[in-house]
Amino acid sequence: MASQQIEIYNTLTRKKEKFTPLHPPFVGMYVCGPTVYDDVHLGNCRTFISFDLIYRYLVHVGYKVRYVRNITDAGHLEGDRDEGGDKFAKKAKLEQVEPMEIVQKYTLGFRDVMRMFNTLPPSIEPTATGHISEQIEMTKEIIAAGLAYESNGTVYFNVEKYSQKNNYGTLSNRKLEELLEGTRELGGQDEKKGRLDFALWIKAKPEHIMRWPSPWGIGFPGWHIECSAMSTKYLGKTFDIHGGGMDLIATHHTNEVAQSQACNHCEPVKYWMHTNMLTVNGVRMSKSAGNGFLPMELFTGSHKLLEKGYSPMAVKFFMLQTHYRSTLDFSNEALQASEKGFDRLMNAIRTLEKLKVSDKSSSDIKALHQKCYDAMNDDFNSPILLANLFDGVKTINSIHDRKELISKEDLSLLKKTFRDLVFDVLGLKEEKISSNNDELGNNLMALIIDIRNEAKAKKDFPTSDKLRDGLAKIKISIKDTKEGTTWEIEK
RNA sequence: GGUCGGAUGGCCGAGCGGUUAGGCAGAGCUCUGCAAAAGCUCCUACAGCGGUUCAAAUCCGCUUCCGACCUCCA
Repeated sequence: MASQQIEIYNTLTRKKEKFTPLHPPFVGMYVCGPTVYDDVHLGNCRTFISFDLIYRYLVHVGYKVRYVRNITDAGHLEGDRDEGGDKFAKKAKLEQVEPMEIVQKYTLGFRDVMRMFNTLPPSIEPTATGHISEQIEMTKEIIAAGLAYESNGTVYFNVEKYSQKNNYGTLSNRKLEELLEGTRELGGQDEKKGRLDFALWIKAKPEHIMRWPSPWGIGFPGWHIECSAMSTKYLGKTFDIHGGGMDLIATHHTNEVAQSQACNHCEPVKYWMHTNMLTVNGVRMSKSAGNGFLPMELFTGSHKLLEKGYSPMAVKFFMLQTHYRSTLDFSNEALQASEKGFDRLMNAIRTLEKLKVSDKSSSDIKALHQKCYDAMNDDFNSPILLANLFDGVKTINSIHDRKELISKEDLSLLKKTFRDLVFDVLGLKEEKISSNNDELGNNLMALIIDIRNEAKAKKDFPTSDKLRDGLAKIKISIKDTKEGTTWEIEK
């Protein structure tokens, strides 16, 4: 059973609710994954890093979580309302390869990036193309329920009919009439009956490469149905948490709820969670706006708006310093601040391992521990958690400087708190190398430090400074501490 | 136009009625051959105007800006 009472902000009710899983200790969580027709940009990564934090914390407090995150590798059209070309086919044509080569390339690229960000892989990572039959079955059931109709080889969901007995706009908090106002009039030759109707199954045009047989002819699934089909298959008709970016609320998730409800006759999701957008100069980072940063551009500093590169952990730390439901604005200054803050945190953790114990403690470690968990229990508030951890950093450094004391018992609690929360929950990791298994390197460094210390003893500072400056040029930094000289490689 | 969310110190960002958020930057001091790291101290803000309250960054109203969604996007 879980050791903490968590509160989650539910998009459905627009307030924080106590988290009570349907079938404790099990938790089912579905997150809308990437559409793999292009490189993931940083905004996408933010969402997955946020849900990684949520996943890690749920597991950490004792839940048995099945985390499902799909890979959308079919069915995505670039035009509005089920028109326009297939994104995969378009990209494949552009790169002169098979659509599935596109899928493979960007799926692997996506996983590489997520690994660099030190996120855990989901329990299941299902693909749309691997679940065509499930999507067809679901579409058949919705037709049988009288809430979808076939029109010239394409199947549409009947929103207006669905709305007679269900509330279609619950997630976006909008009424049907308001939604209708935003849509254009249907043309005379339109296959759709209602302006809000969306496709469950789409008839393939002759040039369309990704195609499958169905009761309605050769075609491919609509975008929304894959999530309904796969979440139902792996998590059941009703499951605990469904997540994704806020931009998915109005269309994708609204349609998902409708489809699942129509097919399974129950509310599909107990807690809907949505992450906010990453912005650049106050404007949302998106593919269409062309202001997206690729993770690799960020790591190497090759993007024109960047002054330098930032490591994956510095970027992740930057994201974790903001709550997942707030927008986060991207800038060099903010990134640099995060880079230094992250270094300070990691340095303190190294110091923590060297701390000496006393008979009693001069600060309340148990209270610190509790404040950290309180922060996470309050809708996964990682910025507050980090603020508390930085209070701990101050304590650690003070103890190291002999200005504060810590008991043996408190020291082990402090170590556990930092290890658990920084590494297991926040998913941060050490990037610098201070000593390694490279015997040659270690011996060379020991020799250099020895020569430098001899020079220092003889007050031959030009020599000692030459050694330190020379090492700095090859990214090795030297620090003279009370315990002796240490070195580390800047990564 | 409709719906929703914001405006916090030099920068980033918490906060949801009474407490120092935190990080970064800046200034001074301690330590150090000098650095670096670390510690201490300082800088202490809540878009504007009204209102409610013993008490408001926090609640209510109005105003001004900004953004998101309504069209593919995490």
